Amino acid sequence: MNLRELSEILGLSQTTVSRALNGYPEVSEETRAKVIAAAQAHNYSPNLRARGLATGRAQAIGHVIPISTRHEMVNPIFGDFIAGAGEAYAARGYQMVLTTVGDGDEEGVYRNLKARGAVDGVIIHAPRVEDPRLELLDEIGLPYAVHGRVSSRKTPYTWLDVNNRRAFHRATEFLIDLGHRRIALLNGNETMDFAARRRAGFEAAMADRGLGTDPALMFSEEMTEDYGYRVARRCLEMPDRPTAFLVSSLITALGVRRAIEEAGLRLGRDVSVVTHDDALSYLANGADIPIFTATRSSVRDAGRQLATMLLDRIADPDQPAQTVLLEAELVVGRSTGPVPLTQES
Amino acid sequence: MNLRELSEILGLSQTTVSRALNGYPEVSEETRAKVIAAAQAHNYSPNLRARGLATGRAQAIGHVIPISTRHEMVNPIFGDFIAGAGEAYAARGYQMVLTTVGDGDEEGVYRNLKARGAVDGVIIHAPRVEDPRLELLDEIGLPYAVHGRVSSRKTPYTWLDVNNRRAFHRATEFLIDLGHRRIALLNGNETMDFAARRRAGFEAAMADRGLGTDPALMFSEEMTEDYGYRVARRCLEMPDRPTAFLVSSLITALGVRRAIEEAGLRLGRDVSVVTHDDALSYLANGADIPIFTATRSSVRDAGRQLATMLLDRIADPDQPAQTVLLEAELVVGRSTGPVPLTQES
DNA sequence: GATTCGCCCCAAAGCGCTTTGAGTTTCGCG
DNA sequence: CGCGAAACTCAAAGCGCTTTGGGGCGAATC
Repeated sequence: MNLRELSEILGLSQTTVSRALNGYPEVSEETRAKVIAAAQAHNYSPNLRARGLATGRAQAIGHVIPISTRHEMVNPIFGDFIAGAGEAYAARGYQMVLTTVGDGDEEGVYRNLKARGAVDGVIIHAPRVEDPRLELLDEIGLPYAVHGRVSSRKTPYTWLDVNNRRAFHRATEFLIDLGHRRIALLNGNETMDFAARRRAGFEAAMADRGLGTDPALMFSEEMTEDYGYRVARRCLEMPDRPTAFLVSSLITALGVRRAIEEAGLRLGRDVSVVTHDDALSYLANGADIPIFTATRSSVRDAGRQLATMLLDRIADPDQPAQTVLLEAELVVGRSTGPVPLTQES
Repeated sequence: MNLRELSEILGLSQTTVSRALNGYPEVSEETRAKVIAAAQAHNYSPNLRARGLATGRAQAIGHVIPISTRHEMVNPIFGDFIAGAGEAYAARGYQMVLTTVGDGDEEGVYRNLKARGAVDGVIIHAPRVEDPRLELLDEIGLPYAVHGRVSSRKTPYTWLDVNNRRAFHRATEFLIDLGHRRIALLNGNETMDFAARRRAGFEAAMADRGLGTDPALMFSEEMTEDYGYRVARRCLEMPDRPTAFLVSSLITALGVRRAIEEAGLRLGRDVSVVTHDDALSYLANGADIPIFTATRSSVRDAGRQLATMLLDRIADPDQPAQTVLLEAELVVGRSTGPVPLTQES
């Protein structure tokens, strides 16, 4: 079923049918109602490619998901983020186009997306402290919105971020207030912008209380379960072992817990753990009582909101760039407690 | 940059340029080389919509991801699956289009995808024992490939599945051989085809050894961490508690482990756990020594392979439907051991 | 040397839609 | 009853590509 056939059935011109469906005022409401009914009855929807060719718009947003070739790893927050974004797209008649890309030829992927007219804009995932992608997209003229921020960037751009610095500042204070002094930081890869900010928050909180940080207790890697296990295990074998861990991901925190329990220690009594929690749907931090004390911010909400911001930007490019800074909530669970007496310094 | 401009630069007709780029034999290799070089130099790629309109193909595959509105849950295997599929699409010049859909109006989504010509085919995720989607897609003429199987379906169709029945049969035998008799099954939602097959494998293995199954030890829910914790905790409080757990997901197994350790028991000594492991990139089952004894099958490989099968089918619809049954590997980790003496019956 | 054949290349149609610019009714008013 | 404005409707161009159906030209064949 196409427009011509539908208009023949209705005994109207293609123009009239098209206008009726697209809400133009030149069509009487009576005619419009008839057209819409017929379209539904015959399950007609305009062909996306033909419409796109005529309008010059793709009505699609691209998500380029980086897959680190070293670990063949997909960011676990990805599913929830696009679940949120998908809602926004569906509501506004946009499609979501996914492209995977290994380390390296990201530039080619973005250029190609633009050259082929595949999308009207892109969401930037996993921004780095210095990220050439923004300049690239500015240069080729492809609108974008960033999930996170790019610290090195000076000019305005559309972004939505969690206040990672404040979240980790607060989490660190929380641990210090419980008497902890030796706190290990299991951060994500610190070329990533969010991880650099989290580290800054941690260091600032320690400094604010006159405490130094120990480089031997600060780690920066991709946030797997194994990373948490491996590093925590090593830390717990230290003569002057940390009494608390500040962790960047719930999955890594699970690894930390494993190491703690394997060492015969008890989480929340012998060793405290605070983690960031992206509120992933399949990995809830406990049902009623949180397993981990955590700084929490829903990545799904972020997806929904950021997608909307990008669509707004595409609809009206002259607006100043929107920015949103979400505050993470500190939820207190059973993974934290006062520093054990035997460990007090 | 479009075809007309490029052909003007080259001093050739649009036809010749198009043919050169698309590999038609009517163009001399010398001309072709010149054209390809110019295309690269000017970063020309044919406009997807114009090309699609001319060829009648979308060069895109749809993934409709169901989001259970009850738990707002996205299947955690999803990210890895599409990472695999994405490789196959990229290699063959296809795009990946994602659509999210809540429970209920799936039918509308598929019909719309077809009516708008948005995709040339779809991957069916999370098939159920009885799944009306296959008939629907047959009716509307949209090619598909199923990740899993649909038991109720009688006629051939393209699918790729893990041999879930055999995997759980084998895992159950493994536990029985260790002396376990009371084994709890923490299955996924058994309206899902894979879960029904796993249950069948479990029951068959028990029956083969002359053991009955206890309905009080068989569970079927969405596979969250909390589910594992909650159910395992309840089981461990039973007077005649199970000595082993057979679990459908690594995430759920983490919950089971939490309950075990919270009860002051030791995993692999007091209580054994076997789980299925989808080999998710961000949730490796330990680095060298597996944490859990597991039936393992990479969902990423599945994505890569199934996407290829769908593209083959679209390229040549007259071929008989391909099917692939993957065997899961049984990896022995530290979560299993002989049944403790005190628990022997 | 004329004719045919290959090899290249070209103009133009058509994919299904939106949108411009130009009719054709219909209705109210003088 | 006639005229002009308002309210509708229409034919056709154009979006950027692929592909059909011809040519033109040099080399091979008779």
